Amino acid sequence: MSTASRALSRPDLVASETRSRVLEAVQRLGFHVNPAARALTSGKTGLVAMCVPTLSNPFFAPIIAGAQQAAEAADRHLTVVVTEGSARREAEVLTRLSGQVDGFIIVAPRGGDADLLEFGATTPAVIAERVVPGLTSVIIDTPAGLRDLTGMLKADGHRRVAYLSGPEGSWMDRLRCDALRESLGPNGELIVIGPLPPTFRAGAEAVQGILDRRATAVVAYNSLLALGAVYQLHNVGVRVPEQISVASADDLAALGLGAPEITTLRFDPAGLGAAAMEALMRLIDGRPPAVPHTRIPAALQLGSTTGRPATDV
Amino acid sequence: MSTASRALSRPDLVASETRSRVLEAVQRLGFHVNPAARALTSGKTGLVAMCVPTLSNPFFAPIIAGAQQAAEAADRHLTVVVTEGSARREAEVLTRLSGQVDGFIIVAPRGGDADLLEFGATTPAVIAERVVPGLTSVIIDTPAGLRDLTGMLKADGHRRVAYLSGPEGSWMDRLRCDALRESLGPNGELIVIGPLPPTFRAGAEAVQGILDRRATAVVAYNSLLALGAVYQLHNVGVRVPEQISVASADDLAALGLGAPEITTLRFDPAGLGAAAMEALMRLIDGRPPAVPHTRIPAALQLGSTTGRPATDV
DNA sequence: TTGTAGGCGTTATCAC
DNA sequence: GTGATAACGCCTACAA
Repeated sequence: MSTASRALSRPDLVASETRSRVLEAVQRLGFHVNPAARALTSGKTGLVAMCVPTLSNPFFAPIIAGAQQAAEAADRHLTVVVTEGSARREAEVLTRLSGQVDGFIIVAPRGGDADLLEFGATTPAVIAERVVPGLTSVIIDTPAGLRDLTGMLKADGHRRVAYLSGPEGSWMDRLRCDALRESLGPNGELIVIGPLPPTFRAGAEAVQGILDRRATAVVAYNSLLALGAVYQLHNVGVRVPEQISVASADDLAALGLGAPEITTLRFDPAGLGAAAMEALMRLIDGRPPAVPHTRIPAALQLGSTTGRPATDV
Repeated sequence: MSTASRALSRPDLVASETRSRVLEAVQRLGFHVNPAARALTSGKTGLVAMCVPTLSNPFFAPIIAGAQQAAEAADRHLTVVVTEGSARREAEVLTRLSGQVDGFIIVAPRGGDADLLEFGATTPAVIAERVVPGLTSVIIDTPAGLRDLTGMLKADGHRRVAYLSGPEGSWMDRLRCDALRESLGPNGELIVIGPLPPTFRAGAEAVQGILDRRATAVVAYNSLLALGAVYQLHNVGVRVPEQISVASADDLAALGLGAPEITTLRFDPAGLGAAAMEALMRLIDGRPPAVPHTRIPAALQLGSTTGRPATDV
């Protein structure tokens, strides 16, 4: 019966008395709308996909959680797909799923701008942690945060700064690197070590290079790298921050990586996920996004691993 | 046309020449079957859900990856749902999604046996990292691995062993704890510290209790806890393994948590995911599972953090 | 082996 | 404000 359908999908179009009778019956019978049938007529599946490069880096966990929550608040379901950081698999996944989902949030995509642009032209898509001209995007403004960090390091007298760079192919990693180099200025020197997997072990192993290159400060792509570096510095008898300062861009707060308190950028990754989802839902509904490129602020949070270098080495 | 439909869904029922003509046309037109329409008639969505407590613990990442791969090999799609370790949310998610997916893999569920059993009676479901009598389950046999570990610790002369237990409500955590206590025997003593969040920080903070209770060996729920403990022991001047041995049950290999090489259990989490998916697909197809309760072996892997205690403290 | 017809559960369109 | 009816795209008898 069509009235029942209306009572559920467009409650405003039916008399309140009828509506309540329908709802009562729905309760009593334990009725659930069939999403497949709804998708068939409406063309909308109520499904939204989020593509992430990996789940091994817990950085993405709160982003997913934020998006999932926003999706459910809008009575949609978020499905997570992992591309394993491969551009090929990313492309496969996008084509495989397009048509099954109403839209995509593509986090830190590895594909080229042109491919993404072409894809976004046919399917509602929001890019996260990367900017692609012509597509809606949401990023955490870690580059700005890193400029603040560099300012502090410079004020503390650091001039040789090592950057433990992130995974290969990361667009954001390049942006961070550029921000560091630029804000370090002509009197500073940025020593890039990497690309590195964002792991504790890689951070520990990078220490040798840091010492060899006589850096007095280290900025790591994420807290695991930073923690590994702090651990290994400790091991080889280098005191932090007296001899070397360590800071991190991505903050993996969920891992409880806080002892020692590493100087880091603090931001709201769940907010990223939620903002991306909101933008995507506007796209799906045919409304223009409120802001084409959203930036989530990243604030410098001082820890106990940075300070004025005691020696010039 | 029905021939086209057959050529795609039951290729064996159509003449090979016709079939290839259809496939050619499919290619040329870029045709994709509409999964919603297919779901409407067949009752199967091609969607399978995996419920995990959290994504912040990277332990689940390779499990998901393994299941996702197995799903795609069978031309199905895996959707991941996060319950945030809440039994209430777990129940919500299961009911919300049942009917939208063909089946569930519920990883480390928090709900009661009775609830799960009831749910499994109406929907194909496989349990992972927990055993529920009457349901198909797949677990990693860390308890057996821990018994091996205890054997080694005892042989090394350890008698007071601290267990840094895992997140509250974890069924597997209880099982591990029991295995440790039992295999430690009447001459040993198991000191349980926790429940603890599976984080670096919690591991570091647990060190005080370990020292207070005069344990000579520590077994941690996962490598992050173990690493935090090693770090803090180091900090307070306790040498590992000379004074205290440290080992871990869950191995977070993906985090590159390997420096120092912590003694740990090595297993194949992707295999867990794949095995669960295969069992689930049998269930969905109405075939009985090959084995009702699958156990993935966990092998003791010696690192540099365990050894004979130099002092009896 | 292939074509035809009916129905899956929902929504939109149209009369009432 | 409400009830009928025709799609939506696919699958599955059944008939040819």
